Amino acid sequence: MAFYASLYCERAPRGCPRLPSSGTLPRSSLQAGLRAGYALLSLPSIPQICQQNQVQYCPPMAQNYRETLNLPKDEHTIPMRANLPEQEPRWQAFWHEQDLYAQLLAKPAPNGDFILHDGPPYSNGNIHMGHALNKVLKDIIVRSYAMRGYRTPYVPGWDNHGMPIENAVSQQFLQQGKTPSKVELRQACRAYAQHFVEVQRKQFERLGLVGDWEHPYLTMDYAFEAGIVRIFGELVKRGYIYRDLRPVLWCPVCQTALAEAEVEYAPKVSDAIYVAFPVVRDPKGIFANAPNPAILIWTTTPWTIPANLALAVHPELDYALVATDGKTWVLVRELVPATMETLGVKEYRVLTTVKGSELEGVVARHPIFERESPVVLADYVLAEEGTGVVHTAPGHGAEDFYTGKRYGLPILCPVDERGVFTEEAGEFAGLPIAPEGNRAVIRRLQEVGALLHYAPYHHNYPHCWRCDSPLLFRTTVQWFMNIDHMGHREKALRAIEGVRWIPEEGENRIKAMVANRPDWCLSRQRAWGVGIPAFYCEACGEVLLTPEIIEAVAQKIEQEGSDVWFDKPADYFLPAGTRCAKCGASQFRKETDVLDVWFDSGSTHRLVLETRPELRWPADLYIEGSDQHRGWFNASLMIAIGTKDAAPYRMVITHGFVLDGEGRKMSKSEGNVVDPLDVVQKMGADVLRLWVASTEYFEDVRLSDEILKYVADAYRQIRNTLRFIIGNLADFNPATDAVPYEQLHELDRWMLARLQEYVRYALQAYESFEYHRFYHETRRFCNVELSAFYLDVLKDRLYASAPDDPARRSAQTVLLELASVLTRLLAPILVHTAEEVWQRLPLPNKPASVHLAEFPTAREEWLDKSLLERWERILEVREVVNRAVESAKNEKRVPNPQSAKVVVHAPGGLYALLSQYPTPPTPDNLLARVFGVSQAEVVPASDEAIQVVVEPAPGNKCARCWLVLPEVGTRSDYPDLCERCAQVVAALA
RNA sequence: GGGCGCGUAGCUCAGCUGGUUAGAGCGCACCCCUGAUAAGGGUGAGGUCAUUGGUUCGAAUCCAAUCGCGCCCA
Repeated sequence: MAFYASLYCERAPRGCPRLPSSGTLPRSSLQAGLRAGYALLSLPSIPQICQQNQVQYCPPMAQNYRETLNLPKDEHTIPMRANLPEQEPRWQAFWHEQDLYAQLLAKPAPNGDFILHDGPPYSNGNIHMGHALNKVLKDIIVRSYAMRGYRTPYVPGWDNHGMPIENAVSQQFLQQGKTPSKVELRQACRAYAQHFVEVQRKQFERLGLVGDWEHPYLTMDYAFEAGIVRIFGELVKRGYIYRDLRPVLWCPVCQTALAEAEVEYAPKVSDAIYVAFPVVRDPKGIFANAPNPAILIWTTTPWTIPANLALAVHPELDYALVATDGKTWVLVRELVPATMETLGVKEYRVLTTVKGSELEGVVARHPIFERESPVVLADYVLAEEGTGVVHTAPGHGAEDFYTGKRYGLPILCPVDERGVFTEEAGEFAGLPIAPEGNRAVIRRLQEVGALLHYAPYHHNYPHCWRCDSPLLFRTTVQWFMNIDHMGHREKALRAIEGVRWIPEEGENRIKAMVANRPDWCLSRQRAWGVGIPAFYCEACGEVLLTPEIIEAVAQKIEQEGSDVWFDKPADYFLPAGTRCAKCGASQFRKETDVLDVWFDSGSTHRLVLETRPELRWPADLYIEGSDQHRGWFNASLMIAIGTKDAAPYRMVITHGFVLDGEGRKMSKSEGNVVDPLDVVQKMGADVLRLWVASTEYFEDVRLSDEILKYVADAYRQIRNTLRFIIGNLADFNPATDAVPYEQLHELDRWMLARLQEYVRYALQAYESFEYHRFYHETRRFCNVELSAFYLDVLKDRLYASAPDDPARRSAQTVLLELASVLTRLLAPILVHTAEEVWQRLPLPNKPASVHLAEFPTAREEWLDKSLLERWERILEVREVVNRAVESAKNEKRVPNPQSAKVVVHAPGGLYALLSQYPTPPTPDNLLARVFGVSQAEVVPASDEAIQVVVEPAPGNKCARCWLVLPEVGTRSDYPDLCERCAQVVAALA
């Protein structure tokens, strides 16, 4: 690298004033030559290259002066290449050593506590981008609140119980050919969950998240499990808990009821059949003139026919009596033509039509069993598919169940937990419902002549999210929380209104969900969870469920873990002498169902916020994905209202989902997944965090390699800006060198004013959680205002002035302020880079870590309005000058801005402004420095339009500062320098 | 199928309660620099504001429908 640099020095074309333009060596060929020579290590000398290209060779002459300049010090600033994948863990170790989290809590917090309650991720598998988005947002919030003077304890947690882990562990046992006991299975689940807590903890910490990672909360902690039982006990005490039959989606493979969230809809091919139910009773005489009447149904689940107990029609729809071939079929009128075509019936006649409500009271006969099937009314019946008559099996469908209840029908569910027909299914007993059951039913229907048509049917059907098996509805006894108990639902709705929802639409969403949600089915027929602490009398089956007994169970669990519930017999928990209240028997068995895991995570606000001394109830903020309106936000609210009559959060933010570059869902099969661990390993956590900050996350966010590339560019530009600033502070000691505000250079005071505007904007963006606004403004500020203007203009003052020249110290004073402000504002996002910069800043009395510092505030006294207005106009002139220089460049009138002089013809008001600035042909010409040219003059314009004339700057190029000035060559002691440089060099000598 | 929401340049985002030729930064193209150098500067080209229809003197902005996408629910 040094070799490369020395070549540049030797070449020194800038050292040749007035290189004839006709002989200018094409830069590209020179560079190519250098590059090629560098690569081959057999390099022609610079004079040779010049000769080959017929260019005048200028011997080196400038390198002597280079040493007299105050160039940015590489060794004093941060490296250009961040090497984040390697460096970030070092900073994390640095924070760990000084226990940054403890210090964060210990520092003064004038604004009081800010409690962000962490929604627990599920402890299985590696983290994915959704986790990363969620946790980084939380981290930015926590850190920014800390820097805004709040005390911000953050306790991360994990959700441990539940079916996914149980399934994974069961699979492992299966592969080993083992059949574990319930306790063995649970112990393996606990170990599995613990393993992934460790895995995810490391992965989260690698993202640079600050928090109490040493002491996270786990829903499988004994104390937590006991707490869950106690909260259940509180609900029992308040009368919320009951038991009832209920149709539930059931997975015959996992042998469990599934929560709504555990169901996935996927395409399936079913057996669709048309079946005729012969009418046996006709109290209203509707079929008086119709021979052999039968009601037609259509279903895609033939196995539910044995459970048929009714036929549902819509009261408002018109039903046709269709005569064909000596029979009469009843179906909805609209579907007659389509159905007849499907059934292959060409000759038919519509005898009459009746309203569905007319048909109530008609009774049909089950086509297979000696059983009646009455016509019932239901408004969910549609005339879109089938026959407009819904085959109703109350044991096998939610709607059917409630219709059955309304009509007082029995709940017949002749299918066991494995999906096999029971004795109640008569001739079908012992058959699995699919495919054997379906086939048997279809065959039987055909034999009895009730089957009119059969065809495969493609549709979306609910499947188990774990094992992908098609689900069925079974009616079983479940535990419930009554959502309407004691005005609970209304209380919840009122509480929602008292919460601040961001974005606001979230309020509608959760309100709709709370308003419409059914009672909470709390039971799960699983092993890996907290057992429902209920007992049943062995003699009479009576339920034993009292707060006192629940507390007794909780105490055992607190000491021994929730395994004890599965390990020990009922009398281990029951006080001696416990007797059944109904029959007086003393033998009990335990409930085998466990609690829904949403009950676990819905309890965290009680079991974490209320138990940790550093936290408090309720939380100030929950922030999770928008799917949690139905999930965690909802479950937490139910338990909070049920036990404390208030919402567990004051504010709820929702973020969107991470989609790919095209706005589609990320999925392994699509190959469009971006893995956070990959990104961290290849680009660094700070780049990933910057991406998070760059997104408008209240909606779905997009991520792709392309997007990451752009974010990495943004990172580099911000980093380079800071690198340049710090490099120029190498010899700056604010204690002795800082310049008071009143004595600052005008341009520097302008910069301070702009900085205050920027700070104000940035703080506002942080306050409203709109980090993308901060990101964009910061990027713009660094690129446009700093890099492209202020820092560029500053170079002459910084490099060429004497080191302690007040003008240079003035610039450095502002540079330090810039770095200090930018670094602190960036700290919550670029946690590692900000620290790297912070450690290099020559700030007096700075905290040991940037993360212990406070945000800057916008200093009104530096916000000089008139200065801002004035410079806004000067910058407009600068744009005109830039365009003029550009076209001069293109017309070969001037090779580059540095060899140019501009004459600005300014109209009246503008002239008055610009002419306040003296424009001597020296380095002191502020307008020339601002315009980026060697010399500049301002003259009154003859008309109202501004005009800029560009010409070659008269004079010679100063070998030190490279400005082309007339005075260069006038001094005999320094014939190649301008007056300013000559003085500086002389002083150094 | 229902509910909620989104759709502005290649990318990320502005565009308030409807009002001059729709903005920014990045990226891209071309040029300059080689004393921020796997950096830096300048100029420029990019948009039928998803589509269609309506309200209005006037709509990216209001209304409706359609398409696409996401979440939730069936």
